[in-house]
Amino acid sequence: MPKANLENLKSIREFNGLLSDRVYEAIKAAILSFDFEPGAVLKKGPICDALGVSRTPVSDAIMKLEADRLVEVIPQSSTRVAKMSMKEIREDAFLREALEVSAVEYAAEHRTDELLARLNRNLRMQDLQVEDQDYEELFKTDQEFHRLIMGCCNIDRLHATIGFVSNHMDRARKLMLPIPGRSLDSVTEHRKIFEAIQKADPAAARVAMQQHLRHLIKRLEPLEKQRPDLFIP
Amino acid sequence: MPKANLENLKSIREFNGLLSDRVYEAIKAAILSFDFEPGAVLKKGPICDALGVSRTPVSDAIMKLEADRLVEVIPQSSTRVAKMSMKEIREDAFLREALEVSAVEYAAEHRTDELLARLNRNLRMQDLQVEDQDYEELFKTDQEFHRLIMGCCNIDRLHATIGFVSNHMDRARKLMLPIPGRSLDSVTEHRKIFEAIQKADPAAARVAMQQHLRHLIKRLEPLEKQRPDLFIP
DNA sequence: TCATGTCAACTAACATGTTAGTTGAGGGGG
DNA sequence: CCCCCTCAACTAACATGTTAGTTGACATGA
Repeated sequence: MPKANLENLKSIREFNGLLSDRVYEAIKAAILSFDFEPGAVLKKGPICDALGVSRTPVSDAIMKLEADRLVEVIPQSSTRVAKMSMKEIREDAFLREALEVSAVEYAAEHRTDELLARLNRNLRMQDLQVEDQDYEELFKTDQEFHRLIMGCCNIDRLHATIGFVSNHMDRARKLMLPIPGRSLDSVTEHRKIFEAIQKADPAAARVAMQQHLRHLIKRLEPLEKQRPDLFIP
Repeated sequence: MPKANLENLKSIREFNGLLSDRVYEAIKAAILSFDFEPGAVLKKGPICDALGVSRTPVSDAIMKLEADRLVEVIPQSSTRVAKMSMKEIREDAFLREALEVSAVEYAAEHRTDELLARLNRNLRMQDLQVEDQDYEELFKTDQEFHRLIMGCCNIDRLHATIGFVSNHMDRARKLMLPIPGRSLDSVTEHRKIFEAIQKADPAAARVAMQQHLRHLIKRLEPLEKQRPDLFIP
């Protein structure tokens, strides 16, 4: 039976801002790190006790997590951590691809020397981290690479929107173990994207980003068979 | 001073489901119809009285409207109907274009005879409505045309996601008066999209949809000068 | 006149009490 | 043995009471 390890809930003192938001961040982190397992029943009472807050901020947080599709509320009955679903992950991939491919196309058309410099620095960092087999940091540098490209679009909500539509995919990514050979391929793909941006070639940038993202979903697909317990039956 | 006409709030008895959701729908409708004007202060107390509910469902509804970017909550202070903003509208347009262009590309690749038949029927309806100058109904048929294309993608969330990212743009569209000549152009553009889907030509479908959506944003831009009172200074 | 400090009024945020829909265990009839 | 009904227990949904942060009016002094 899937379990929600309440003792692993990060203290809400680690965040600041509204209590509701801090509770939201704490629960979201627990879900994305699998401390709250897919399918686990989420009870407000114990969460209130664990965090030392009342039901209101917890209810607000759960409502936002429902919008993220990370929990499923059954009216008047119960709330569960959303099970993984390859259909949902594929939907995430479609939406993310649509948005991120448009972003990279825009970036290739409007690139600045500063963006190129930052991307170049980021890529050299990736090389180092592959060499050092520091997959934890490589993951972050990878995310930063994508964030740099989006940042160039002057669409404030772009990054947040992509995050919003990719929650199921992001959770699945956390389950993937680093495969040394693959990390190298990934950097190669990033470099292709970089070169297309550098050449101001939007069509090439589109294709490069599309291939990169489609490799990602290909790597996620085996998870359904490796961890059937986490997925919807 | 922008005003919120509470007496125009649709009775929540017109919807069904959770009270929070009904309140959400009622307020959202009021904002999108400009019964609640951009910039108007939204007070929970009067809304509770007008709808005959307590503060909880109203707070929940306002939280969702904040996620939609239709209201702005200033912590511990006040809540206002979001002012219009051409920057936001342009961001909406970027995100919607990214998603809808991907959708139509997919549709062109995976079209079925049934989709073509439905689209064709829809287009003939549009012809009739242009002829009758029934712009109210044409608006709905237009939306249905786009919905049919998205429906073909098997991405359950696609329609909801596009709606979610387009709230500011959708509100602005309500202010546009129908221009007879433009309606005809719009149907012509729709027909181009249809033809590309029929020919199973994703590249042509992309371009046709892109042009169609870029015409829309072009028509929205003058609003900022026509109605400066509704926009952010 | 204008800058600044105080304070009361107001609101969202948070806490807690109450209601009503759902669920599943147990029991009686087929 | 199985189906259906009942009902108590449980939970989310809703109502209401309380707290605390913000704001703007007003007063005070430079």
